[in-house]
Amino acid sequence: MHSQSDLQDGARTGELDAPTRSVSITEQLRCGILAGDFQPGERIYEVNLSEKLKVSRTPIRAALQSLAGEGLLRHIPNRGYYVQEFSVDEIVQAYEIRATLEGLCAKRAAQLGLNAEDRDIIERALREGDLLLQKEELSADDRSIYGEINAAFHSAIHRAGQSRMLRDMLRVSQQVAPSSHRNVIAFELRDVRRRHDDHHRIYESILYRDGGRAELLMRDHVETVKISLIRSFSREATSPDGAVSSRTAKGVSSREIRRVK
Amino acid sequence: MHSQSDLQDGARTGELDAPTRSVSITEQLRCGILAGDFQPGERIYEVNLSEKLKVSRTPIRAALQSLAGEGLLRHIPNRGYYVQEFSVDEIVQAYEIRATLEGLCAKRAAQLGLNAEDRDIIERALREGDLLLQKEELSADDRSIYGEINAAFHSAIHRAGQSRMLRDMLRVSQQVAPSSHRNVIAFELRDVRRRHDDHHRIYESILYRDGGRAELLMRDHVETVKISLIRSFSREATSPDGAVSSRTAKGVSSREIRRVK
DNA sequence: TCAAGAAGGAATGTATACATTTCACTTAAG
DNA sequence: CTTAAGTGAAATGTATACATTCCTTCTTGA
Repeated sequence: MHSQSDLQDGARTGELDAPTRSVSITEQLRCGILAGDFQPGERIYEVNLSEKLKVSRTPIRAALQSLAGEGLLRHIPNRGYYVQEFSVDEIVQAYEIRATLEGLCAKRAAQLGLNAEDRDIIERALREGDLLLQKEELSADDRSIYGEINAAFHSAIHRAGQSRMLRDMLRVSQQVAPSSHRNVIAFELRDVRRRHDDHHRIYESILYRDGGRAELLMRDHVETVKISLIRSFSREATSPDGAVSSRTAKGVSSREIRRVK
Repeated sequence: MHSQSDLQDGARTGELDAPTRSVSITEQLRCGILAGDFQPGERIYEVNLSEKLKVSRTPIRAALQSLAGEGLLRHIPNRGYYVQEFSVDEIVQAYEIRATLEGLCAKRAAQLGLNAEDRDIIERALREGDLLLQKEELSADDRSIYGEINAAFHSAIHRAGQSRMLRDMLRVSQQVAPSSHRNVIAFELRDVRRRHDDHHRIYESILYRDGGRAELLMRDHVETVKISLIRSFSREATSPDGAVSSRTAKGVSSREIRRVK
């Protein structure tokens, strides 16, 4: 994908095209937070960041305010910004919300129909997933790749829903700290296979323009992820040496008490 | 000019306790936008506002960024802030989204149960609504009052859902410019009665802890508002002299072309 | 020893000056 | 007359200085 149609500036700097420092830093920080560069509940100091990123506090503040609006940060008026913490319960809630919204989005996609581009993307995601999941076992890389495939499938349907508000909310519901994508790819193979099969059926129902079925299937699909997540949490609680995502465990478990306020 | 030393914040305006100018102005502007003080699509100039509100551009910018995050304003990097426009289709979408979210919220409320306070509020809303809707006809004041009653009912359930993310999203879905509350109270009496009866049944299902029924009823309840809204829009399109909400008509009709872009 | 209060530093909130971009208008060329 | 480029004002983006708040720590008194 080449740079868009017209850009006069940005090419000069040689870096990625950023309209302003504020949005550039916003994107940078969002990636960092979602990647887990910051601890949940960690305070973010403006001066600290401004020195590290070599810009003044003004664009830093703008970025922090934006991210607070997205729910990634928490702002307390005279006390600064903190990385939003999510309790186990809140993560489960986020999945419930996402399930209903994804269901609605799939329904709309079915009613509105898919354009050629999204159809291609989805079919490719389905084919590549079929291929990948033939393996007896999945390596960490394989899981990461399937994570991309999964994201591509859902993103295409998000686009197909053709609703700005819906897309914004879906984004927020998926931005629940370091737990979101990293966890989804850490489940048992038969669960992954089952969910990939869900994708097939969802796509089918959308093709047939069956909005009701698409909604039902999609909602249940995401609810299934929620259930798996709960299972994984309870496993983690019983056997604390789980090789999977010690970082995630640290992020969400038993931090409710240490809340800022 | 050392105006900061001369007067402390709030002393001059005598307003309620505001932690900072930024949040005070944010609330002020939000009210103004929802009240229709600004035209949809209207550009908002920082200097203009800063002169009018007698503060520097800094807190103004902070407020505008916050409101953009809430979806009330639209920000284009070097081109300023604009009051978000909502096409008829987008307003309908917002109601679809709200319907699913309210449904989920009602389900959670049923599962979690109501506390005494919210139960009281809801029962009072039901009683007062019963009383008000016995009238043969509703005056503008009556409709405004029922708007309050309706808001109280839904707010209580929003609280009962006990989910920060859900509440945030419900707020966003209801902030679709001047169209939201003003319209709801402008429908035919029998529709209002029907929807008030919905409230009774929803409350009942929540009391019985029937989450599935609560969700179904609540979702359909809001969908009904959506349908009424669509009806009112098409009436408006055919007979342009509708006494009801000329302001609303101006806000949403045939402005899709004049998008900022 | 403990508690309450004062003082200091450090962080955020605000104001303002400066830099950059945008947009409209003018002007000149075709 | 139309179109294109250039110029200027005005608006937004950024940097920085100052004001206010908060928090820690030290002191002082009981």
